[in-house]
Amino acid sequence: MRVSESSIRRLSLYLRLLEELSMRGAATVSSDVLARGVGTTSAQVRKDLSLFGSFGKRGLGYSVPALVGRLRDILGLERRYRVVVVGVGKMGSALIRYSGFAERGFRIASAYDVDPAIVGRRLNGVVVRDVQQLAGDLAREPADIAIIATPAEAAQEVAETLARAGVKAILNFAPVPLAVPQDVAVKHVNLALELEALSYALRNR
Amino acid sequence: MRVSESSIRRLSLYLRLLEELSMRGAATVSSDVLARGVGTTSAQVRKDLSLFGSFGKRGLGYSVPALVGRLRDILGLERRYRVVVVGVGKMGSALIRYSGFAERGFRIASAYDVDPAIVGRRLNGVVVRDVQQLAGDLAREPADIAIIATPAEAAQEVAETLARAGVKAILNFAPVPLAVPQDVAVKHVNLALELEALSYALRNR
DNA sequence: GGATGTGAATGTCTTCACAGCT
DNA sequence: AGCTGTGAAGACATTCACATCC
Repeated sequence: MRVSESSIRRLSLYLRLLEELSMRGAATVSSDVLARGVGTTSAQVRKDLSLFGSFGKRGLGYSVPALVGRLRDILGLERRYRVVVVGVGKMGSALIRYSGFAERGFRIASAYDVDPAIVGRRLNGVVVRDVQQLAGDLAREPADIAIIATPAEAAQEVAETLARAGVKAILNFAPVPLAVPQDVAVKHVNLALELEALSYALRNR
Repeated sequence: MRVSESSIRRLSLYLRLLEELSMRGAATVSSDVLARGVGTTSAQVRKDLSLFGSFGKRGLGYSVPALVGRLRDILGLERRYRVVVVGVGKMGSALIRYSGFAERGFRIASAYDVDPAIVGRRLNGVVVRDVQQLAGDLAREPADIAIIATPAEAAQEVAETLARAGVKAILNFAPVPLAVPQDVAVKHVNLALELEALSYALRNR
């Protein structure tokens, strides 16, 4: 079954809200409360959830703990992920220092760069290695997810190295599309682009 | 005229590619080349551009320098923006250290936090001030854009302070929807969510 | 000949509205 | 009575395909 990107993103938002509700001791929750909490409509919430089954009880709502479990399962968050970062420039080092990912089960295992001035540095407990070692390291210790934070020119080549080494998921901060095999998932993040979208919005009001 | 979010995002991608082509001395470019460069179709490129006028010449393509100018104008990038960051935790400090925004005309003018241990620190030339001073500072020196990187609980209150102080654009890194007046534009970024979308993708292949 | 600009067709996502459980 | 689950309708975005112009 094909599930849209936007539905997946909302599931992730529902989950975070549900975990909060759970900590506060809520036993059940309605689609309407979930909707308000993440900024959508109750119909949308029900559609999203019904893609994966009937988790609610009519007249009652959804069991908070049950839904938390179900969503963690659907999203694949019951496990931990090994993440490698390639490119330790401005964005890469910011991401490594950020470390907020660890709380959600995404552990940055190692980092790579080409620049000899950066290789060998330690950030947030992660030692930066030479990108030449990337393929060899991955052969020994596979990674689940790679974050590409190189300049635009280098991104495609890095992506190919990663794909050959068996990495199946890439989060790309470089502002270029990546050509990768069908079975590799790629998501793009481009913070400058978000600011430019705000710039556009400012012009038009 | 109503232009979709995704069109705007693509315009931003076209622009970056065009700037690169421009540096390489390209005089004209076809919708097909633009499409390949950003990972879409030529029909999509033409639709996006035609929303704002007829910039191309049939049989020839688009003038690179002219289109750069047009897009910078459409996106509102001919000017510089004063940006304030509220919340200097993991994400906030990463963003301030990142400094890649400056290259695109977005200058981080100041930063704010509640934590006395953080207030007074200097990151990347930006001194962190007490969030109590936020409203007063904005009254003296207005900001165009605010980045909220506080914990989820604090985000809404900060957004209200910002809106009252006349800020019309917010980039929100907190994983909660923000209720703001109609005339304030809000964009959300949630990096954990991107990783969770990859986690989902990994499960389903 | 070659590439744009754009109606029409198609595809996708969201909202409506209500039957059906609890 | 209350709230879910879901077909149907509607809104929105993308793709097609071709007339149009350089």
